Amino acid sequence: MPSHPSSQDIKVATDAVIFTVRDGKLCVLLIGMKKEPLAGLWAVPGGLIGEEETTKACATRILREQTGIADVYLEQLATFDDPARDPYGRVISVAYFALTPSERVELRTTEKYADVRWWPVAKLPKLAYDHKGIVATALTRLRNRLAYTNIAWSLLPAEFPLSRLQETYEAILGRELDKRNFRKKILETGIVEATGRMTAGGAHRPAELHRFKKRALAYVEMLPG
Amino acid sequence: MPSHPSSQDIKVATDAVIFTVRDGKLCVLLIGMKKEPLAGLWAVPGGLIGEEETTKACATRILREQTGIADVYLEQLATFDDPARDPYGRVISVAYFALTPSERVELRTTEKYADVRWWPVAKLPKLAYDHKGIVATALTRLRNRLAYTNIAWSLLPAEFPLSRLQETYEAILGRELDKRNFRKKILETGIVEATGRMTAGGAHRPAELHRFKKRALAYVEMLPG
DNA sequence: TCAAAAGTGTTCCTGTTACACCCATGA
DNA sequence: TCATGGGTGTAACAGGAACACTTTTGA
Repeated sequence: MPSHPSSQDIKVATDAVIFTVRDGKLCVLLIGMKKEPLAGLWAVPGGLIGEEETTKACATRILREQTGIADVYLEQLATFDDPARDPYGRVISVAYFALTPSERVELRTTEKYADVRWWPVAKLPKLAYDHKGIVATALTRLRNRLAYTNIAWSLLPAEFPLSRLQETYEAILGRELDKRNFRKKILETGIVEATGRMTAGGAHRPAELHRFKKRALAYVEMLPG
Repeated sequence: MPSHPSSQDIKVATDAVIFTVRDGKLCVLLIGMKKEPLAGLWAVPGGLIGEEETTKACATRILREQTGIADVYLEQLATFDDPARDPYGRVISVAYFALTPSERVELRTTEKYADVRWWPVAKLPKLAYDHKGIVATALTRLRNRLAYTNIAWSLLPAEFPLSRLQETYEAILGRELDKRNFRKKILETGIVEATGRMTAGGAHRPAELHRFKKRALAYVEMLPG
């Protein structure tokens, strides 16, 4: 970065695309806009970074402030910098990609916004700014991460039946998987292990609960079929 | 990006990590610093973006101005934002990742810098700023792209013998590949085709020249072994 | 006893790996 | 005629895909 000429009047923001799987559907969290001219539109949580704040810290803060969500998996996604992307002026946005289990989440927002809710990615409302493209980029990243890593841990509670894990894969990949092949493959990779405990309730045979051995990102080839 | 509070004094730059393969070695282009306190260190080409300039346009401009290189493959890599990464103040850098055939390149720089040259990635000099991490990130990206896409087209001239393509893969992956398996796999994927023309010169049998069918990024599974 | 989800193996097929020799040319 | 890189096929193996029935529970 050798040259340091001139001045700039460019602002830096972050936007955080957070996904979960609820009722077998992949969902993304959106905030309902209240103020004109955006009222009626929805947007991913986001805002300007602080003078001494990293973009990642900013994404964490903004998720907490605008949605009540904390302690999620978070990674940098991409930077969006079309000079016309924000009507208020030149704002470049470092977008983040986040995942959370659907259990843990109690949503709340501030009076600045009209609403917060989970939207199935298959039926999104009209989005503000360039957020349609940001969400699409995040979705591609999620599908790739799922195929090459153990990232599903961040979408599941500490213990879960294997059917829940398969449901998660199916929701994200958008296709059905063979139960026997899926279980064989997942157990072969060794990313999960049985806990010995069982699910209770439900008019059917109980399922053995499993856990991820490591709840941190690890690269493992496992495109299940 | 709902909230627009406060003011910021943050500058935005781009850095461009450009690779080529020369003499069977993967190399990265670095600029020799002239001014104190960085004199003697090397850095990836970079600089502040213009008020109405996209980061991609900026990366293109900077490569041309600081190294004389134009018309290269260019994609966004990641954004580096450690508040302490630049001693002059808060500068966040949107890093780009670029590739070029080694043939096409005549290097030249301006009097602001001491030198420009290709460095083998195996033996890099001491780098300024956080550029060591930026180059490492770019290298990982390159290896992944090579495995999942036809990106090698951007490192080769219009026509080339298959041995040159194999050499390119070997330089990037850092391991030797089996000649018969490599040729079979590459030809099966259909990303290259024979031109009918032959190499001339060299005290050995001439090689048939091939070309990439599409000189644009396409996703193709092809980790050759 | 019925409905609903859990759990379990084998066969076939495809794709990956390992491996050695002849060919065409210029010096 | 020799040195150099170009060019080719097959056999063994591993991993992926397809596929159906029994088990356990609560209602």
